[in-house]
Amino acid sequence: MTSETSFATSAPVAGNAPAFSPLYQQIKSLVLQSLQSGEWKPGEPIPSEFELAARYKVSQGTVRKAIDELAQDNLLIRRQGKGTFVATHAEQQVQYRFLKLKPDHGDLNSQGPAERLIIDCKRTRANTDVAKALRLRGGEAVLQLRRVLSFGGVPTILEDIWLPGGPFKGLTAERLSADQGPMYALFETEFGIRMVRAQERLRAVNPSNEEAQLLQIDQHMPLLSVERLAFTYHDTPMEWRRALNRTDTHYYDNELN
Amino acid sequence: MTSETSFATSAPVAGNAPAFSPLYQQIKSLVLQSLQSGEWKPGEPIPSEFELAARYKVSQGTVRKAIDELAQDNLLIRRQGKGTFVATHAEQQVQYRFLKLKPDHGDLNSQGPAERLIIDCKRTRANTDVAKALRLRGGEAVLQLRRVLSFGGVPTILEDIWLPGGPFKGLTAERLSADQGPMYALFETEFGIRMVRAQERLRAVNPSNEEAQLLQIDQHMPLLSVERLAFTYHDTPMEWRRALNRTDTHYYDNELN
DNA sequence: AGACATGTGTCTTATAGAAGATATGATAAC
DNA sequence: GTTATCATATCTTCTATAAGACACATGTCT
Repeated sequence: MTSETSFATSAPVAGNAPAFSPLYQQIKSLVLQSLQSGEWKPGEPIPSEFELAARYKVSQGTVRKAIDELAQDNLLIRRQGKGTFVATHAEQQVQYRFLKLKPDHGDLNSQGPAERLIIDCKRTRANTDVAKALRLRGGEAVLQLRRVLSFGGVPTILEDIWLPGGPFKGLTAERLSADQGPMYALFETEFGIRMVRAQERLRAVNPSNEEAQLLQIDQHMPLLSVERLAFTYHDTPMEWRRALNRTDTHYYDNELN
Repeated sequence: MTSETSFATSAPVAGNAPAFSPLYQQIKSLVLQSLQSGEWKPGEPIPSEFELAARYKVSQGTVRKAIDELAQDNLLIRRQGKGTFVATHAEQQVQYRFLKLKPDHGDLNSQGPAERLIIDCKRTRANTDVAKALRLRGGEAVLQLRRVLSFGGVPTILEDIWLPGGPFKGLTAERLSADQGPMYALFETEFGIRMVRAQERLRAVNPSNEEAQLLQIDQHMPLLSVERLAFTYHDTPMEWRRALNRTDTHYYDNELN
């Protein structure tokens, strides 16, 4: 193929991808669709670059560029000699990929795994704030839960979590407490929902009386409030949570570039 | 060049770059050196991909991969049709690249530019904490300054900044207040020091009496403390600062992926 | 246990056309 | 003559293909 064409003219198996964008972007969309549809499940390998190239009728290099970007976004994980795998929150060396709270001394696992205590778990109706965040109609069914994370026996994080009722039908407190690994891993295996990215808003706040009691702290200790909206594929919000963090023994770590 | 070799054997103009790493990594190092040495200055274009390829005796594609990564790290900026430019904190559409504090309503510039008020600016000797962070010997000369940033007339951020005395010789309060743009832009143009990345540690704290007065707030209002260590090329720390942020009208925005 | 084959991602080169930006020169309009 | 407009040339980065060699992982055969 020399003189004839380069891209966007003799469009390959572009399907319903956005037309007239670079070929590798179209491939990226197609791969994303396969990820979302569950054709390749978290933890599993996807077809090799040459296989995908054959499937989409493009060159291996073009597939490579598409996969590169998806790997950059932490949707895929490349392992030289082995293959390319769908990223997962489970079976991962890093336990909590979205948790940026670090202890002042040592590391998170130096005192054993975190202890999880579920305070509350109930079905309610979304208030306007939650509905807006999760793009639900006001009053729709949501799952609300509250838990405390402790490190080395010290209650450190208090979380309030809201999940849309539909996708998470069947989630109970028992199911949650039975599970060992990260919550997002359970979401993947049990409900086929993978959290892809999240947006956080941080504030310094004073806890309410109840919140202070749950964390066993003085009500005048300022806490770091982290509101998180987590998204699955295609920027669909799937979780809203608000965490209150002790920051006298821990800090929120962030890298800027 | 077909059968003979691919990389790391007949090493091109690799200079003192780490040997036996991928060629494009070596090119990346060489470009980094030119950036650090000031051969190409912030805002200026670097040579075209083909020129660099000729200079380093490698293919254009290899140069491209090196530049891609440097652009990813925000050290270079690519502009199709125009060239590749050295990133700069000055003359940039985004005024404060490292500032993640956003107002609850509107955007940062909706109420005009931030007002800067320098409270203090003095030469002192580094205490142990600051010396450790900036990798100085204890007691070395440092520049310490304190300022308040206000948005729409409301004092919102109180910053304490420590700079190593050597590289910033000649920096005065007058020089600072005379300048309009971001502080990091002045560092570039006046001292040839470009901040490349930063590490932040966030905590919720109560202000001291003095801090509360400077921000004109009640002493019981919790504040978001952001400790930032900023680095120039080669991970050399060049600034340590601690900012106290009001988070009743603003929030710290963060994206996770 | 060691040698070898095979399949994977990684790296490098070469070629070529597309697309954006900019300067130059010809031509038309005033 | 001056100015505006268009076409062209020539830079740049961007996209795409193809081919070959290297590095890593995991088998299988000896």
